[in-house]
Amino acid sequence: MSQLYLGEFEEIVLLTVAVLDGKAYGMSIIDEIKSRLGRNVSLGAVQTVLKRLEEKGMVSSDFGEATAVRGGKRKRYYTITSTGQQSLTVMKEQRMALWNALPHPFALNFI
Amino acid sequence: MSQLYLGEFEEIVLLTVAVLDGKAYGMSIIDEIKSRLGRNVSLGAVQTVLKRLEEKGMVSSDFGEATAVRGGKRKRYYTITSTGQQSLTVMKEQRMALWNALPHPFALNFI
DNA sequence: ATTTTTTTTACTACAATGTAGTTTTTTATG
DNA sequence: CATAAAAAACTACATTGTAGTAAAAAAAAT
Repeated sequence: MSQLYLGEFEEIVLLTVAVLDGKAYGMSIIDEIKSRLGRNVSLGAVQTVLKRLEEKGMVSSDFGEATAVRGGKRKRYYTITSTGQQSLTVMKEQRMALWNALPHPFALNFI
Repeated sequence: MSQLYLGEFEEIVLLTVAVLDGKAYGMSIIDEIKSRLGRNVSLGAVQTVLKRLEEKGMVSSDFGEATAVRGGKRKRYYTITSTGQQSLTVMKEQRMALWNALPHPFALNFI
């Protein structure tokens, strides 16, 4: 598959990394997804996707310093790269192109 | 995985079925994706996804009548269901929620 | 009327992504 | 030092992405 396109969950995680703006690591990403989308995801799922996004050059990571809170390995902080931004933008524009081409818009036909 | 969320390619195909508004079948979907997104996909890929979307209740299908053009099995026409519309809408809204939460919007930082 | 060509669906197989359980590492605190 | 907490790393398997190949069906050619 092309490296330009991301899977559905990869896209959610990458957008969340961007939203967290330098404060993205495993647990904070889970919490953000939970609070913004109401979606429960596991730590293992998030970490696997972060590793794959890094392999694709969509994010980069650095270890943070030890903090004042109790315990734990050093956090691995993730930030979105220029490539990641580009990929998200392309995917968004392509979907918008299709939404705008709908002959019968159907948002809010339900509830 | 939840049946509410679709994969990246499933979403593209489902949106295209909706855009084609009653005229969606294997080849017409390929052509539409090619012309709107510039993306080349195989017939097998599209048909596999259509079958999965139907199993999930996102589309329904019917065979068309024979047309005036030469040869071929009867076309299997696909239409989006109410469930499909609902799924697309939810996914769109969730992504928009994340895009709107970006502290530093990055559309068009490149080119 | 049989063969060929065109159009299309159906089938099969494998690669990439989605998901979560388990283990290990690290550090603060009693 | 033992223990609890926080976090990353590892492992395994299910779902989705992708395309090649085969089969079916009907018009056209011979």
